[in-house]
Amino acid sequence: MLKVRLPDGQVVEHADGVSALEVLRAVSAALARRAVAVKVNDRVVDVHTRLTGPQVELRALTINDPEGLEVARHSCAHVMAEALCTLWPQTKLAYGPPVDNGFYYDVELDHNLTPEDFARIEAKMAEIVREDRPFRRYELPRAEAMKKLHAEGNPFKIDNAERADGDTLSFYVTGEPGTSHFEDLCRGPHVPSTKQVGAFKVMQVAGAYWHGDAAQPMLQRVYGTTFPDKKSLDAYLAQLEEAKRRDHRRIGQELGLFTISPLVGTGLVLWKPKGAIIRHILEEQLRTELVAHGYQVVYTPHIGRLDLYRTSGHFPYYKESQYPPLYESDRARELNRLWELARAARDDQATAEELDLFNSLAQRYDDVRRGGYPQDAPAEERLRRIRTWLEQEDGYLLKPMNCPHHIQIFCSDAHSYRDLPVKLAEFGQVYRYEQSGEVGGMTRVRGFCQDDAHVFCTPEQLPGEILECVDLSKFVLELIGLNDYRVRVALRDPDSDKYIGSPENWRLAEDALRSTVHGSGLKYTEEVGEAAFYGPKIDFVARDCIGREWQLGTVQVDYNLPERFALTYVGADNAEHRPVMVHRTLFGSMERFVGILIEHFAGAFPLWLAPVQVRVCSISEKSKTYAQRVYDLCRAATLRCELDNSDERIGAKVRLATLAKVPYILVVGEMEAANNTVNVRTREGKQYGDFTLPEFLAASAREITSRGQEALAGAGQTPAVSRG
RNA sequence: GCUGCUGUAGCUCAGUGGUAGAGCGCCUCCUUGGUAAGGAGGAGGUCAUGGGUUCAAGCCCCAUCAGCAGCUCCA
Repeated sequence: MLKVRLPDGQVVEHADGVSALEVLRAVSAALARRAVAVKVNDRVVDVHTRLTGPQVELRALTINDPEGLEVARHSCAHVMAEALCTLWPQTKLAYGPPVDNGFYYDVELDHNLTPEDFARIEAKMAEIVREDRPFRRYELPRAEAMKKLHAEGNPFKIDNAERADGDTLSFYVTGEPGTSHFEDLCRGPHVPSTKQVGAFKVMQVAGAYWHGDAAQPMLQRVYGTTFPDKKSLDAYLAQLEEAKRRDHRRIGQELGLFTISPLVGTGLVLWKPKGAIIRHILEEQLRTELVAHGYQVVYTPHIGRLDLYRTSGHFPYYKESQYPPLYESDRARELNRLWELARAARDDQATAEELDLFNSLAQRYDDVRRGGYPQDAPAEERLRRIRTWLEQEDGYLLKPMNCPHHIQIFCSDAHSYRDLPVKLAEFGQVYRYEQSGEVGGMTRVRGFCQDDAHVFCTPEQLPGEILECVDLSKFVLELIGLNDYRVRVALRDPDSDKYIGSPENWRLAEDALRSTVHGSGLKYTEEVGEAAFYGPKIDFVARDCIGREWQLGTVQVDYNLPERFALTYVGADNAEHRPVMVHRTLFGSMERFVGILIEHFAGAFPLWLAPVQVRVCSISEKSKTYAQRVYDLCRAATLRCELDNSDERIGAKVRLATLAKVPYILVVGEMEAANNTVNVRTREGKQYGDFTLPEFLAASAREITSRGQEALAGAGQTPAVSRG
């Protein structure tokens, strides 16, 4: 006999080999009907799975359980695959898993699928669902299965099978085996019947590499989703609409916050006045906070000599994602080429290409000829000589990071341990040549301004400095009300060679970060292999008001650049010591941060951040003069104010101000002019009634300085009355 | 970078080989009004760019540039 333990603790007895479905039927016919899969001892399997052993734990999964939904999504992918194969018989299926929020199926198909095809695909899927066909699993010994797959000739499925574990391979038939119904190599599990795949929708189609490998052929990835019922599908679609409605590219265009001109360049943001003011306010807030924490503000240029980045390691390590260097001369260009060749060689023997280039240069330049290029010299020596020649003429790089410049500021003075920590902050513009497919809007750009800072401190000061950075990050997140955030600790992958510096330094840095984060009480996760090439880091990940996560600031510990640049300070023992650096940004980049804020607030910025805080709307020509006076006084009180003295009617003016998401609309007519008041309406449509102008100015000033803690509505006022 | 889709007025978008369109915005005039659209008129376009096919191209083909989605990458 088999003992089956159910989730409520009940234990039922059945014959060994009974199917999970039969057990469920004995418990509840309704539950058995609703089950899309079962969980047997923590493993999700088909409801037809036969149970063996002295005792098993069994739980039915319905489509409302997250794991059941995942099974339904996987099954729905099969239904979609069948639909595709029916509509386009030449379709070759590759891989179709469930994913967050849905599923996809990668297919090879000479017809390019477009959204116009979706309705047909969905109609065919609906047909398959209506047929209420069973998902039937059968298994074949590996050799036999491989023979069958080779006979069918789908290279993707053969590949999948070769990657699968186990002595047998499983197939799922949608319908009866042996009939012409759809069949697919698949690990499962699946729902019992095609009618149980939920409320589905084909969402989009895009290219995807086989195995995510750019060298592999590009397939068509058809995305779909399915939910337990129509209502939750609609809710999901509404959420997507909401995200689209908040898209910062759309809102940025509508509200005139920023623009991108192809003539200036892809990924290069032009901040229009209304976007720039938001950034300006954020920068001011942070600068004040930084100074209070002992930071010193610096400015550095947008470019630096290549040799600076050779020392830092940024060049040519990230050459692929940098704008090409600006060479001072052809000589510099060629010497840099030689340097790159020698660097790539990393050998005691110069390559033939290297020697050819050297000889060519030696013929033209005396110092190069005199310097010579011993072909059996170690690469280090060859590199050193080339850098000597490059001292005359070199190239410049648009700076990809601010740290080398800040290091040069640190280096320009001798430092005692009494001076440390030195904390240099800059809103520093950097440039990275991101792949064209990665660029878009403000959040993914090629030129951006980091709210960057570098802390130079003693090893003993490190934990305290990390903690301060973490506190500043909290300040920034809470400043704009992103109160739901977590921390990601990014560590080195010990098996990778992309990192510079000694394992000992890495251990020190990783320990310092981990213990600080642990001690801070923040929620955090550790991720191996996500560190920067010079050190481990912690990233702040915030959740916006519709639940999306965004990576913002980062704090990175660095023992390596101080070594590369031979940074020192004099200790209490009068000996030279090496400082530790902390790189940190809080907003991340101003572009990205403001982009995220646009989406978070859906363009309706709180009063203290709103590009336009107030719009004065005159009722008629008779009140134009008074409106102008109100506008002037608002401006004089430093409110960001607009005046609508057009010939439109008040309804149209209110509508336009509302669409422009101006927080306060001041309606002024003859009555207000007579009483020296303004009639206040919000962009949400609330009418706050009449305020004297000084009352309104004082209340809005309080709202601004308190950043919304003291909102205007709290002030005493008369309720809205209709007049006419 | 790769694959696909898209590119028409300042913005959003119609326009399936035969005279370049709408709404919003803008300008002018009329209207003088009370909290989400008053009325009329007008200006504004080498249909992204460059080639090609055709008697004829916004439309078909090729290339380039740009945008979008996904993949890949990301100090």
